[in-house]
Amino acid sequence: MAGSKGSTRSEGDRVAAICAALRRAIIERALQPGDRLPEDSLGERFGVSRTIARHALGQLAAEGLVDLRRNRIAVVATPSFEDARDIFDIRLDLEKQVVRRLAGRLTDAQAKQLSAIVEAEHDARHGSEGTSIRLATEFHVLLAEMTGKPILIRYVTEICYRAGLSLAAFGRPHSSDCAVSEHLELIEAIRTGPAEKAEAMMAEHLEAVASRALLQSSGAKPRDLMDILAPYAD
Amino acid sequence: MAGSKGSTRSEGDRVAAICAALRRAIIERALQPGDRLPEDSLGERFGVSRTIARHALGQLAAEGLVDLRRNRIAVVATPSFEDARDIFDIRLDLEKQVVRRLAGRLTDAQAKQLSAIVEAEHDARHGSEGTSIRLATEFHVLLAEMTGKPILIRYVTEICYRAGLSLAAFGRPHSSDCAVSEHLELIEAIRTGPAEKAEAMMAEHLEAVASRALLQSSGAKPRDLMDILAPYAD
DNA sequence: GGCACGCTCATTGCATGCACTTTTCCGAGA
DNA sequence: TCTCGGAAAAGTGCATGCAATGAGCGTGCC
Repeated sequence: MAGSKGSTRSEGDRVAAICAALRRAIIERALQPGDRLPEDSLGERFGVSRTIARHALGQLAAEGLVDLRRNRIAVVATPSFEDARDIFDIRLDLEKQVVRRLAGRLTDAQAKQLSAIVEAEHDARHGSEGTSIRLATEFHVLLAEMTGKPILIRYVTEICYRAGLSLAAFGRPHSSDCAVSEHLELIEAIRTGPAEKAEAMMAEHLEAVASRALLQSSGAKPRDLMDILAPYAD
Repeated sequence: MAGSKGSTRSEGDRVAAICAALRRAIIERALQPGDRLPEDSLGERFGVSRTIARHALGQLAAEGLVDLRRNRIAVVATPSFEDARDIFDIRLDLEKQVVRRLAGRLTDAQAKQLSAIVEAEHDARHGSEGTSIRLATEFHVLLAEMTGKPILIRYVTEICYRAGLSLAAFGRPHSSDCAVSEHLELIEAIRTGPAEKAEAMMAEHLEAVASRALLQSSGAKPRDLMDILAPYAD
């Protein structure tokens, strides 16, 4: 890497594919904290051997999305409350840096790309919750990508996914409406405003997201991994 | 996990051992950017099969220390100049957060621990350069560990190693003397001073480290992997 | 009825083997 | 001497097999 690979380096391609699928399943809450991820089932579902599935799990574990314990079935990570707070604190610092670099430099094309996502978020308000969470995450990731700095992109992406997982562990349903309007304001602030203003707005936004998610719910019901992953296995 | 694993999660133990050994070899500049890391040799040196060595390389690639390309021998990553700048920018943000959390809260025992490292740095000034770089890194990692926040620790550690690798790629020899005195001032500022002061000092220190390392050198000479790793293979 | 023990099955840990890709090296031709 | 080609060597990609560990469950004892 040294900053050359996007998300999961090259590493074969199938490993990356599985990682991407699982990441998405997690961020969309199709997979929830604590859900089991046996190597066999994963391999079967994605048409690869355990070897590959295992590698993918290793990567995801390194990203903090999966919990790996010796001789135990891998499970989707269950961030503690403290973890969640720490993650948001780090995310705040990193995204502030993103905004700082972008403030006043956003091209029209870029603003349009961002708006497109927000529009999709708007449309998804009453659709599946998973979709709207994914879109919200994609907004932040796209913002990071616009800095053109591979390493910053990598860290922001990772921390955003972890934040998404944390919200799944503690958050109440998710308030897409707030996200939409806040994201719109954010675009505007980054495009026009001075860096300090934009930075402050990002801080406000992330604080709002974090504090909206204080309470928890999560009624565990039996779900089948193979079914859950069906739509993700290409 | 979600922040529970120290450096490399559990993941077997031998994988972690190899990762640790390689990380250390890299930070001490025994392994330099571009050096080849064939799975066979690694496995042989550490007494495991390629499978394990491969896993370790995957982890290190995820940390940005190793470059992995399909069907090619793994090599120690060679961060670009832009990578190096980005890494230091991120490091700055993260370490500022560390200092912010620690300022005015340092126990005497902790201050002593830190001082012990600085003292070791002092002693190593005229010893091997590798040792003094490693100690300098350990100082920052220990600082992060004192926050007690696993996720912050993980990111700071990773970025410190990447910064070390970047310095190896571009830095001139390394000025241990500056590091020693700056680290001492840092301890004092964190122990007594207000958060802002300590934060500013950390910023100053890291900027100094980064700018001291602008020029590059690195005369490549043929070196043997098996020999290099001998002292790291336990 | 409840609890503890032990057995069986599910699942991981790891090495090995084979196919495929890349690199290297050597010789033929210009 | 330099270049081009091709074959052997080195190395990775991946699946599979076997051993070992842990989980689940039924049985027997209290």
